[in-house]
Amino acid sequence: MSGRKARRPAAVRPPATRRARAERVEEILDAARALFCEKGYAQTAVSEIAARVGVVEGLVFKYFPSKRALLLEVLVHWYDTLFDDCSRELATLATPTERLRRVIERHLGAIAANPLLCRLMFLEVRSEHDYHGSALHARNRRYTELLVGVLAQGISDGSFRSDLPLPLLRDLVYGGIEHLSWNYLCGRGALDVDSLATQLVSLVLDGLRVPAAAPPATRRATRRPTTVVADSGVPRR
Amino acid sequence: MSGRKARRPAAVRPPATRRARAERVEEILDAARALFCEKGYAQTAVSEIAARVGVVEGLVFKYFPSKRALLLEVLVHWYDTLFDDCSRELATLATPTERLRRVIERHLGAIAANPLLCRLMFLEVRSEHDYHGSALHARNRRYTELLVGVLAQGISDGSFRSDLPLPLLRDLVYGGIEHLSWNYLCGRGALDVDSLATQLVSLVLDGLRVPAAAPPATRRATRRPTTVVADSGVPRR
DNA sequence: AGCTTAAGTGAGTCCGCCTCACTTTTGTGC
DNA sequence: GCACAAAAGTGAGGCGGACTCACTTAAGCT
Repeated sequence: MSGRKARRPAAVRPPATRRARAERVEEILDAARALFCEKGYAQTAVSEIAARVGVVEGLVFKYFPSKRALLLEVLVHWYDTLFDDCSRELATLATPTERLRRVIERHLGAIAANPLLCRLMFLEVRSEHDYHGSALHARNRRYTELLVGVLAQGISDGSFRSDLPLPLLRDLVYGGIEHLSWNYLCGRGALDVDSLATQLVSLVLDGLRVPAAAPPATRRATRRPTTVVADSGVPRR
Repeated sequence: MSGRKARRPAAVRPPATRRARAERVEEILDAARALFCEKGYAQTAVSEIAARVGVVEGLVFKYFPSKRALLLEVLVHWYDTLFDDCSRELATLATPTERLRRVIERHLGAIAANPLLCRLMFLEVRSEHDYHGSALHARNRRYTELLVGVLAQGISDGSFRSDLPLPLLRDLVYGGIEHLSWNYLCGRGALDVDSLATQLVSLVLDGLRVPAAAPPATRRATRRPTTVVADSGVPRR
C-alpha cells in the first residue's frame, strides 16, 4: 500500500491544494481570460480552464453558474480598470477639445493594448440576450458615458454644436473605432493610435465645432444657398 | 404487409418526397434563414432545420459541409439582393451629396427591413476566422465599396475634402450605423431611418465639405457655423 | 427491365456544458 | 485534543448537438 501511494502514477492528477474561495475564483478568472484570449471563447472548453488551474471541471461550476458567466466576469474586471484609467486622465484636462481627443486616443489605446479582450467584448458578448442589463452592460455604459460627458460639456460651453443627439455622436465614435480596428483585432495589420486619433478628431470636430470667429449677426441669416439640408438629403422619395 | 404500410404509424416520419439537389438546397436555405432569424444561430439545431424541411438531419450535411457554412450561404444570398438594389438606385443619382445620402439611407433601410439578418451578420459571422476571405466577405466588401466609390467621386470633383483616408470614412459610417441600430437590432426601440440619415449626413458632410466660395487660404477657418438641421424637427432626445 | 446515380435514411460517434452524490480538508467550539 | 459543521474538491455520468457513414431506395437512362 505504501508503495502504491508513494509513486503516484503519472496519469492520475493529485488533488488540488485547497484554496479559499476568493483565491480560487481569482485563479479561475485568470486562466479563463488567458485561454479565451488565446483560443477564443467557443474554442475553449471549461475542462481546459480547470486543467490550467489544476482542479477538476466540476469545481468551476461551483463558482460560476455557467461558462458564459465566467466570460462576462472576466470582462467586468477589465472594464473596471479601463474606466478608472480613463477617468483619471480626463480629470487632468480642461477644454472639451483636449478631452475629446484624449477619450478617443485612450479608447484606441485600449484596443491596441488588449486586442484579444476587445475581440471577446465585440464579438462574443453583445450577441446574446443576457448582456442587456447585466453588470457588464452597466460597466460598458459607465465607460462610454465618459465621452458623452465630454461632448455635453463642449455643447454647454459653446464649443460644439448642439443640434445633434448625443447618442448619435457616441455611437458614431465608438462604432467607427470598432470598425476601424477590425483588421487589427483579427490579427491583421497594425493600429496607428496616434494618427487615427488625429484623423478621427478632425472629422468629428469639423462636424461639431462652432467656429468662434463667425459674427453672430450673420449666423443664420446669411446661410449659404448651398442648401445644406435640402441637398444633403431631405428625403425625396 | 399492405396493412402495416397503409396505416403508417404517426410517430414514424414518411420518407421525404424526392427533390433535385438545387431545390433541396433552396429549401434548406429558406428554412435555415427563417430559424436563424427566429431563434438565433446558436439556438437553432440542425435537426430543427431538417425537420422543417421534412428530411433527416444527415441530409443537410450532404449539401452543406457544416452548420456554419449554411449560415454564410444564407447571408451571401441576402447580400446579393442588397447590392443589386443599392447600386441600381445609385445609378439614378448624380451628385456625390445625393448619392451619399442615398447610400446611408439605404443601409439604414436594410437594417430596418431585416434586423434579424443584420443581427446574424453583425454578431455571429464576423467573429470567426473563416469569415476573412470567404465568399460572404467578398460580398460585404463589394457592398461597402459603393460608399467608397461615392466618396471618391466627391473627392475627385472637389465636393469633399481629400485629406482623410477613405477607409476611415467608410468605417466611421458603417460602424456608426451599426452601433446606432444596436438597440433596434436587439428588439428594443425603433429605427427612424429618415431622421437618422439626415443627422448622419449632416455630421459627415460638415466634416467633409470643402466650401466652394471660400478663398483657399482661409478655407476652413471661415466656415460658417451653420446649425444645419437645428430646426428641422430632429429628435433632440 | 436492368443499371447507374444520386437522394435519403438512421443509427451511431464524439465532444462539451453542466449536475450531483459523495469524499476530504479546514477551522471552530468544547 | 477532538467531534463536528461547513466548505473545497472529486469524478462519473446525463444530455444535447454537430457531424459521419454504411446502407437503402427512388429516378432517369439505355
